[in-house]
Amino acid sequence: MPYSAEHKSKTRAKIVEAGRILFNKHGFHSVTIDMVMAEAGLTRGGFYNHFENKEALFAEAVSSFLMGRGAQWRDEAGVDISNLKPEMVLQMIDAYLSTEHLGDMEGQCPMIALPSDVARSSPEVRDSYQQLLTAMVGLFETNLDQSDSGARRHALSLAALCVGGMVLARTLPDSDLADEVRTAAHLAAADIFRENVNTTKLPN
Amino acid sequence: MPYSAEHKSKTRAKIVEAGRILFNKHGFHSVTIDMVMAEAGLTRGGFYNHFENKEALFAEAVSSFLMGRGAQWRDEAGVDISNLKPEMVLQMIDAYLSTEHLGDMEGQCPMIALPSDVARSSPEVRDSYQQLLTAMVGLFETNLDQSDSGARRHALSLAALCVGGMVLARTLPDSDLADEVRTAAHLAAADIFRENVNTTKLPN
DNA sequence: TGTACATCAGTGAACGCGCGTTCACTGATGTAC
DNA sequence: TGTACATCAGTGAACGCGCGTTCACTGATGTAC
Repeated sequence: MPYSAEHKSKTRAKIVEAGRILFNKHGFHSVTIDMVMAEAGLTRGGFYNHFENKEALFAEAVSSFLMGRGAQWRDEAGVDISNLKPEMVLQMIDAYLSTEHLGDMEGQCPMIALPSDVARSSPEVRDSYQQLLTAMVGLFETNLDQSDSGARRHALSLAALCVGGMVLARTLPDSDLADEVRTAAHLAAADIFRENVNTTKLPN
Repeated sequence: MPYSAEHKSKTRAKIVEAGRILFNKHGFHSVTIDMVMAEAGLTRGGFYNHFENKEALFAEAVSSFLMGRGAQWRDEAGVDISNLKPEMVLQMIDAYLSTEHLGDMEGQCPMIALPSDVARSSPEVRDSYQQLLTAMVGLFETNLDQSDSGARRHALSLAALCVGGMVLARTLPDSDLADEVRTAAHLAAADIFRENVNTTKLPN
């Protein structure tokens, strides 16, 4: 068989990464197959060797975020149940609602960049989006007070605040107002987290 | 001059209303001028008698929400500073985060239906979106405790929770999870409101 | 009151362009001998 | 070791379609006389 075993999967990964960046920046409809393939250093026709259609790439591009920065956040906050780091979760909230994240059009979380694009896409794309939310909520929930039955609901509220605050900030043309929203959501999220953090897991 | 004075403005209003409904349901890119004009009972060519281009209609369609259900909410909650009704604000939060609002693809708030579409549109469209947020925040803020300097920040957080909770619920394919997010955001918003409502304005 | 006229909202065909997708072909690569 | 071959990733031209926008034309309506 010609080409090494991983040659195709590496090319595919390059296409996914190009798609993730371009979709994040320009949205689903404004990105063309040409743009994606050019960004990946390839030409148009080869796209269909790797994906059934444009929406299939979209689904992979969205979920690929979990393998990149998402994994980084997850690692920092601690996936290992035996080694939770609640203070890192607060740092993750800081990072998510930061001015840096707001300005990072390429690296931003797709939940912020693409909500209405995804809402009108295929079930596969929406599943990818849900994977991101589930990861975020799981990360929050694990570090909230499990003895309080409200841990899950607080985790979901935190996610709504993080995503909602950033979606609004991204959309508002008045950057002062955008910062106000972002900051208010940040304070509210920090309040909810501190009131419900599993204090037994906090460092001394 | 042929045609009565308000003939043209009525036709224009029909086009805006058709646009609002169709954009809400299908998003900016999937709606065609043909669809809008047909929905308004007209034919394609006449569109440019009323609007410079498709995006100009988009801007008007988004802001037109304020004149419809938005105005209704505002009236119910009380715009008149001398006659505030904080309990109506809680009812507005209820309505905004309700399962009915989630299912109302035509009548829903454009802040939920179109965030990423708007974020990548013209400044005029983004201004329209900002008008909706400003109205919502103003309505909340007026009814929070003004002696607390945090009234504005709590109002902004409430907006982030309302919009964020609904945007997520709209996007998630698992309707159980969507309801969980919506309910959690609702509880968190109610908490924030109750803790910061201007009690002097509550009815006895 | 009735009629000719001017205006302009509305019509629908046509234009131009771009994009998703297909397809016949190329050529780089690993394998068989 | 070297060579012919088979495979299939990649190429780029072409197809087909749809949509935003334009434009010459129509006809409904209010006005002037």
